[in-house]
Amino acid sequence: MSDPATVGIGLSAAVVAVDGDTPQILVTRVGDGAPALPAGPFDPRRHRTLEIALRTSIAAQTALDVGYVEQLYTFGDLGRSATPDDVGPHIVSIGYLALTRRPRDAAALAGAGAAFRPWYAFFPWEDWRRRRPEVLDAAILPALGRWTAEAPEAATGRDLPRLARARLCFGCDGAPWDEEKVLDRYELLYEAGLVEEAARDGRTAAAARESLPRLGETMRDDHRRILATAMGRLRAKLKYRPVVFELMKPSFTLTALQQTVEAVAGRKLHKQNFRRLVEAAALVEPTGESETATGGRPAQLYRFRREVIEERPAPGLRFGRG
Amino acid sequence: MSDPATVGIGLSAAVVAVDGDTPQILVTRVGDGAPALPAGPFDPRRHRTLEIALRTSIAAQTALDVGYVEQLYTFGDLGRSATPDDVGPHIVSIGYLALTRRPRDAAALAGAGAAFRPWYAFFPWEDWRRRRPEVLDAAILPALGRWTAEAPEAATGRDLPRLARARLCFGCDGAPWDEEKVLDRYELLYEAGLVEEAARDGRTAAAARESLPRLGETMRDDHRRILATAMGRLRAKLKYRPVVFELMKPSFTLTALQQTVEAVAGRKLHKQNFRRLVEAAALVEPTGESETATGGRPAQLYRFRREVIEERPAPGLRFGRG
DNA sequence: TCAAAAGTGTTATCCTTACACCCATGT
DNA sequence: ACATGGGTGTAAGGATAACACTTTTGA
Repeated sequence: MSDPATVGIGLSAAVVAVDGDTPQILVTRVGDGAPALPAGPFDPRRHRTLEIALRTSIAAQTALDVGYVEQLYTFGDLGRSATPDDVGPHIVSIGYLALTRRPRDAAALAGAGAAFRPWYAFFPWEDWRRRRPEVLDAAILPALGRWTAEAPEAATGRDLPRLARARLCFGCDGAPWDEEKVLDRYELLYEAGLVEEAARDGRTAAAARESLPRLGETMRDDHRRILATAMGRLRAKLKYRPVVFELMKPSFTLTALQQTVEAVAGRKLHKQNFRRLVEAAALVEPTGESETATGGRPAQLYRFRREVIEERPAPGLRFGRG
Repeated sequence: MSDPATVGIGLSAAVVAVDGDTPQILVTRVGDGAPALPAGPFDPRRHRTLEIALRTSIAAQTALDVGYVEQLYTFGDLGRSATPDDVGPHIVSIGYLALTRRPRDAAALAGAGAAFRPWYAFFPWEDWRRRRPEVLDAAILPALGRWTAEAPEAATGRDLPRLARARLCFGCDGAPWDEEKVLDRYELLYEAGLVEEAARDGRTAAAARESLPRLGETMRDDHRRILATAMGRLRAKLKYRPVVFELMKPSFTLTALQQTVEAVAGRKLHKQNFRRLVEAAALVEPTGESETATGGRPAQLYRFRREVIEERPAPGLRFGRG
């Protein structure tokens, strides 16, 4: 560390794909230690922009070319890094969301030491498709209850008492579940010391103290925080930008489209309303082909109408409640 | 520049206040060269987090304590900086949005070399409150017309032909004006070489070539881009978070509240609908007091109901068209 | 013929938009 | 009295949420 106000830049990407009904996240260092997002340093002398550096870095680590890329957030407090602060320069970490189609063969990925993992393995409480996740009532809410009881009136960082925050984030008594608040929920669990990452930051690992089951798989450094940011942003973006199609094959059935949206959103949608929505938005057009189904009547195949981007300002699948 | 992958971090803030019906932006170096946003370097050894460093930096430069602070975006391509790249380390610039109440006396600010300036001085085409801004038909649309004609089919960065982008951004023939697309519009003008900043980046200043009037006042470095990002984000956020109240005095009339929203959004709203909206959202409560008006019937005074934050998940002024 | 999945039609409800009108004060 | 801005009621239209039902294939 020579220049006083000089830092290293770390670029990390949450690369998302969907396989059938499971959303997947690209991780490196399979098997060896905690999974990590593909990440690399930014060297301004080698790459003109942050995004170019990121794409290069992903390609090098995972042999994968991603399409859609979006910047999420820049994290400066690397108290959350596993690496102690006094070794090497301080690192500022920029998180990205990237979308890609599921690659046909996993072999190339595996060769590069990468793999796709279901994202709900890291966030089991975020999947409400089949039923309300058991881990909520079995572990999270009781533990949060104890945490709020410890200091009922104490205002935490955001100027809200613990109980109110827990209610809003996890939708207890009356408050609705908001699938976009992925980051808020993770941060709350972090502050309550209920995720393993919190222990690295000097917090007592309440999880160990109370011998709770581990809440979701852990990731290296602050990567699970970046993934949470990515999930929340993607869930929000689905509703006002046609980003789902980055995750679909060129032609697809409406059911497959719905399944993909549901996989990402973490909840079921009403079939008829979904179809009407897609039609009304004129987001797709039939290819004429149809798919001899996996059992049942064959389904029409559709493709994304790229023209909508030119026609309407903010096309997305604005699904609401049902 | 010693360590290969090491950069400097620049923190810049768009500090917004509203005075009556004019939204204001805090600038430093009044009079001496182009106005600039308050900005400073991030030194991880002096400040634990980016946000703390930013607040300290603003306070030092402008003698102002800001309330609400939100990170906007991290820009890495400082081809847009006025400083040549080979002097000192490469700079990565993190932009922030900050909201504050208009300070009672401008003297303290002036002493620190800072001042509030109306933000529409930098973006005259963004104010649709009185009428459609003249600069659109007088200068922008004709110039953009020539630019699209130069290469009608050429896909620009975002894979859309120039004409389609111009239509969507500036709402020509049929497309509606979207007040949130502030950044998209600025970037389009930049690419078309119609704002002075573009000349620094090696682009021919079409503005000079065509002897157009200057399109809005210029700022130092990429600060106008950060301001554009801030304006767009704030306009969007008004609709789903109760952020306006950060700009209001503790008690205010409903008309003053509407005026503030209109000032930020850059367009007029329907009075009755606005009031019903505020009431339905239960965002405010009467103080009991009333203001002996500036002519006309005295108006009830209201205050922000902080409790809504605990009650409902995403309270904001979800105004639509009118 | 039956299960499984595709696909359609219709209605009740809420929210948005827009209109037109009345009230209280200072000059 | 009248101009000025504050404040309200109510109806038309569209979007959303929910219902039940028909069609086409493979086993």
